[in-house]
Amino acid sequence: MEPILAGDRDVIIAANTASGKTEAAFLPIATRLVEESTGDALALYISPLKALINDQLSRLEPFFAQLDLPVHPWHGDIAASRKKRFRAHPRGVLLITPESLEGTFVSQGFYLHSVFRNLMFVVVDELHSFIGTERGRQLQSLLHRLEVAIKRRVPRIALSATLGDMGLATEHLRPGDAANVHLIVSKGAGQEIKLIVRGYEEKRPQIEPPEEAAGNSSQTEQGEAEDAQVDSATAAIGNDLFKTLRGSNNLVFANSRRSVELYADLLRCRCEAARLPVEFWPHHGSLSKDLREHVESALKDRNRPATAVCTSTLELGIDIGNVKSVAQIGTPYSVASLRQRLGRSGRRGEPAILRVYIEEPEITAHTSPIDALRTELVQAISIVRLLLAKWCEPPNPAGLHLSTLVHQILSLIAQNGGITASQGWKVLCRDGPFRGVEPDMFARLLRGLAAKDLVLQASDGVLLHAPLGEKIVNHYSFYTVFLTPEEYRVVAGDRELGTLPVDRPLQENCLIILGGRRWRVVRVDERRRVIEVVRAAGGRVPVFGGQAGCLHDRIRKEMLAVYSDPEMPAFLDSKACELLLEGRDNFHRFRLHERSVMRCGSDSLLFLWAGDRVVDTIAVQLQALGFSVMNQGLALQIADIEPRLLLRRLGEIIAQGPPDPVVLAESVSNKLSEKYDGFLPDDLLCEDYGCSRLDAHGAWETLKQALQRPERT
DNA sequence: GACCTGCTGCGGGGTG
Repeated sequence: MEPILAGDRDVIIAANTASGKTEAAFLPIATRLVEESTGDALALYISPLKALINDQLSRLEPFFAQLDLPVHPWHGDIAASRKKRFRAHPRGVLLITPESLEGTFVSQGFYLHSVFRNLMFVVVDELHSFIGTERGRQLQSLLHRLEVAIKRRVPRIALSATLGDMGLATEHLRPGDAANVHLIVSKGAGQEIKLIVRGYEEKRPQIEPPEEAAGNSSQTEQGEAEDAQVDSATAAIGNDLFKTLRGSNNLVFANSRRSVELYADLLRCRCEAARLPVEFWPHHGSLSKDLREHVESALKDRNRPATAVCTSTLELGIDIGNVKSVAQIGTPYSVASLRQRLGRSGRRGEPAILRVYIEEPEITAHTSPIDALRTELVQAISIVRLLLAKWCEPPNPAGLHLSTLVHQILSLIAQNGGITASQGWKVLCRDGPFRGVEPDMFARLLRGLAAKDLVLQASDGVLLHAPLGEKIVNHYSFYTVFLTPEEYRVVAGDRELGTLPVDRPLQENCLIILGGRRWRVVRVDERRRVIEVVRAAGGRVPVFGGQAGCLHDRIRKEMLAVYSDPEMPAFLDSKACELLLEGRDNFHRFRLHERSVMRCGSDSLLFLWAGDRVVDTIAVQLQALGFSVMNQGLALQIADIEPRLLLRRLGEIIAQGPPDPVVLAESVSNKLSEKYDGFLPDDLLCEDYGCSRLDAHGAWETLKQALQRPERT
């Protein structure tokens, strides 16, 4: 409490979920608010989730009511009348999202000083979820602009899970003065963990059904045959989940929305076949708020058991009551995420339980070397080993975030009714969070924005919105800095089920599974972007779209260690042991312990044992030289070249020294990935892409190491 | 070869 009571410094409190971080921050804050003689003291609480604001409101409101201080929730679902009440008399605690705070800057710019003049503290919840992201950079900028507006520094109190490098967290909270951030990290003894990794092998039918028949079955009543689309390993995992989890509360993390729907449907069918009430429900970001809240309340209800099959929606801190165990289907992609998921299990004093289910394909004469290495299982084992070693990915702090800088320039103009170029640079870059941007780059950016009709310069030098800039800022979609795909709404009668991406619209009469139920599409309204469905007996799981992930260097290095290590991890079941032995045998049979390149038909496979940023960079280097490259994750497949020749070409690449990331970026065709990237001039887009997506130095070091294990035949 | 997050101001019409 002391560092917060002092009221003169920034503090980070790092501890696991449900360990009392909120109370640790708000008890001393309440003391200081009550002591303030004007009675109008204000604290600002910022949350990445609306659901978290609703949770915190129910905990904080009764407490602050005893002190005669109001608590105001503020996000997109809060009534305008309630927001007006706060604006009329800003005091107490304001619970808000970064986007709604952005909205206040844009629409109340001139009154910002009067709204926040009595601000005493800023609390940032789930700080780790902001670090290294566009949204995190936006929040840093808003907090800095807030201090500029009220002309004084306000202590920042951040709440965080104990993840990765705490040095990055202090730098994020107070850029430029991280050394003076007071760090409080929980040394909790750590819970006992019960852990098993289970292996499954898919048995393919001897005769593959013709593709056409498989494609048509979704549009005919033949889709009714239960489990028709499920392979033997999936069915076996479903059976084991049903037997193990039935009767208690659990979370089942599947890696994709598609697989969530698949398992939720499978488990519901099992319940119905056994004439039991359904206790397994799907939960992911494409389901409507209504369906998701139903699952959340089923988890909190102590009178009947409920298990949610979910994506990372249930990973962050919203309150879902006690959960007995956590299951993970398929390999996780990061240690940080697995750790968060594990943290969701285990009642007070009881061990946390984690079961990992891994499916591997049957090996035949046609199996690719990558599959023969059992990579899913080995990746899962590596991530579990790193979890047990208490390692965790640091977020990637590199990146200019120019898309978000474009956004903040437009927002700053709206707030002040216009700014000069030098004011803008000082507020956002010299003193604000965009420190990598020098005056020259800022000027190039402004000229680019003028060329795209976003800003214009008045005769007195003041920057204003140009017509397109004006239009963008005045629409509510401006407040978010992250990009979201356009989607169709899926509706059954007057019930909203969820959404599906626009690039894969469904045809009429096709059968789908959504929300753990089966539906037939009766109408697709292209104009209103609505898909109408009715209940059906059959269905198949839709494709939701989405982006590829990014595996950290350390995980691929650990995979190499798992292949080389003769020891069998204690946490594997017998099938997983068998599959790991097979993977290790093939690793040695391919002689990957002593070489980096192997032949695969007329192609070569290049094994780099490095993270995705490095592998992607090397793929770009090879493509720039005219090679046809396919990224297989664990290896790059380079078409029509034999290993010896490839090694010679790689030697030439190394001899040229570390590549220039900006030059490499020029050869990448689609670099638009962030919301306002489309407004950047080409040279700046390449600089941004080169430093955030590519790792030129890492690529050079990795290639040098790879060539120390040459092909010897 | 994956996931997640967020959103204003207004006019029209009904209710107390």
